[in-house]
Amino acid sequence: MTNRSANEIAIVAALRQLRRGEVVAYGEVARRAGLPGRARLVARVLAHSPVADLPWHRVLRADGRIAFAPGSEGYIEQLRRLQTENVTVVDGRVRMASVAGKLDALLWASPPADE
DNA sequence: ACTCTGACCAGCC
DNA sequence: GGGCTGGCCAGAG
Repeated sequence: MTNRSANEIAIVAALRQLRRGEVVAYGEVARRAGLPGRARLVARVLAHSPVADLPWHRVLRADGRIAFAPGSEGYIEQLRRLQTENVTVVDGRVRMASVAGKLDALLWASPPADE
């Protein structure tokens, strides 16, 4: 097999592990996929992966900001999806550290149906 | 083969 | 918090 497809498969697998309300950085997805340091590859996969049902909106930059340019289509869509999952987004950014704390609320809240 | 360009990141200042 | 730098690697021209 080619490295390319192997990497993509690993990344897609890691992405599919993301549950509703769980947000991670590109770099973390890469690490989970066994590809430390390949954050950019994750971005590429999200951008053009043939797999349609990837939770791309749960992936943020390392600083918790949405990767898209503020106001852009993707930005707005991602923001909307995150809010749908009860993820707090302030000024285009998610407080990664407080996400864990939010798990409590998420567990007690009545979330929309999940996969 | 080479240069540019990224839905990026960590380290430094 | 913000700006720079170097590193990363796969497409596109």
